[in-house]
Amino acid sequence: MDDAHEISARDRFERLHREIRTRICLLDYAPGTRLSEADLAAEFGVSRTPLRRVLARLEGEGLLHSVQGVGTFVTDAGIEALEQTYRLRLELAGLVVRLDPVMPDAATLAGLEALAGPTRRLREAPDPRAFAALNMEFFHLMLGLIGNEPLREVTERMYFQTTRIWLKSVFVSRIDLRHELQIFEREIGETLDALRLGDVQAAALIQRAHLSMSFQRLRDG
Amino acid sequence: MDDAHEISARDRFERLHREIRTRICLLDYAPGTRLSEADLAAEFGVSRTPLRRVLARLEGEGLLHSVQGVGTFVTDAGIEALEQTYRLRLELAGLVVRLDPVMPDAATLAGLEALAGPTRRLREAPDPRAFAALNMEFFHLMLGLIGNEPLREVTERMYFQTTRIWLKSVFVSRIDLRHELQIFEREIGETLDALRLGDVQAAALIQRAHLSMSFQRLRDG
DNA sequence: CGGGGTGATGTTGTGCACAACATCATTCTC
DNA sequence: GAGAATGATGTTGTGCACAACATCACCCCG
Repeated sequence: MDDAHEISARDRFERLHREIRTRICLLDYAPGTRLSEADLAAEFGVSRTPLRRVLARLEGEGLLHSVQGVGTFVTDAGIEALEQTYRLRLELAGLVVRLDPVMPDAATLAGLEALAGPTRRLREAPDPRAFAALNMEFFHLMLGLIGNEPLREVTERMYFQTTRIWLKSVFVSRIDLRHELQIFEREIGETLDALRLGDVQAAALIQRAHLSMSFQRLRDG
Repeated sequence: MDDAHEISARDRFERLHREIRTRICLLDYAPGTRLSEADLAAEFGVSRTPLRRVLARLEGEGLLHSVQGVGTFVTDAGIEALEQTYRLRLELAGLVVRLDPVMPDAATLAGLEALAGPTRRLREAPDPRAFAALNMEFFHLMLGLIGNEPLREVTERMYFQTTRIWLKSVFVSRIDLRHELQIFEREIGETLDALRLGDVQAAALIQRAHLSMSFQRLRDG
């Protein structure tokens, strides 16, 4: 009971869960990739048993799929399934304002401002993975605007379902990374403008618009 | 490879998952109940290992909560958390029409008609658990109207989160069962009328209205 | 008589060995 | 030479023994 150095089983679980989920979202494990339970367990210094619990959770979240005797694979999504999820995400973004919108605190605004710099710098030396990381950080800051907890959970879930597929198109250069960075930088700026005015509704509308357009570019690209 | 008598590991998992989830929803395992991994494993004739996978999934769905050294408990929800989920459910019900509403097939209509009889009969000898079962069957038939798959998943998830809490109030007689049966019977009838006309929107609106009113009764009761 | 320590007991968490299963290369047969 | 049987290999799934942990009753000490 000295301090936080002691880690419980739950903490270990959360840590592994977040780590692997992040890798999936950042395309370190791209859709279709086969994961090895034994390798992952060895890497994290645990046995297969607790690791399998993490994988089971990720399977429940729709990010993995295990088949006995074959392997566990990162799920993929066709354009039709992707469109369904995108359409739902659009509607969910509209619900943010109807259900307990939250005024951003100073830390959130500071976090958004802190995002602008690295994004601009990234345009000089575009890197898909760094872009993915910034995108994810931006999204998680925006999650703070959602006061309705179930809606927040669902929104996050849908984000992880779709964004990695979208990012795949950026990685494969079907979508121009420089262009996306330019748009992303503008999205951050517009969102900041809205939030500085305390206009959460405007921020939500901006996010909706960018979400819609990003899917259009994915479709056309 | 003879026929369907051979059950795969996945089938076993699905079966256990559905069975336990149903028990939770029907309040065989009421909120706060402690489940014994050993007992459940013994009952289903498997070891703790595959059972724990099922429990992990249910924990991911927000229905269970495990604490090392203490036990795994069926989750409960306060009135505030419940209201948040109900408000989200209301909005989701409104999205059904915006996102791929599906015309009910003959089997669905037949299923709804088949529900009317038992419901009316139940009013003569009210039984909370039988009511819960009919309610669940009704809901699953209505899920068929949702063409957007992610929306269907989320809607189902939110149903399992809230309905069991609502049913708890019926079990404890904080809500009058006879009255609820009367209302439920009317809801089925109204829904059938709308669906026979092919008016999915009307059916969705009816469901929204009843959802809203049921929460009001829970709040006031 | 009160309070803290301490062990018994029961729970979930972990590690490991093996079973079930799928896949692929090899070999045997025709 | 072609195709089917078969074994080797690697994967996830299962069972079991034990560790880690929380709780509570009990006892010892003051």
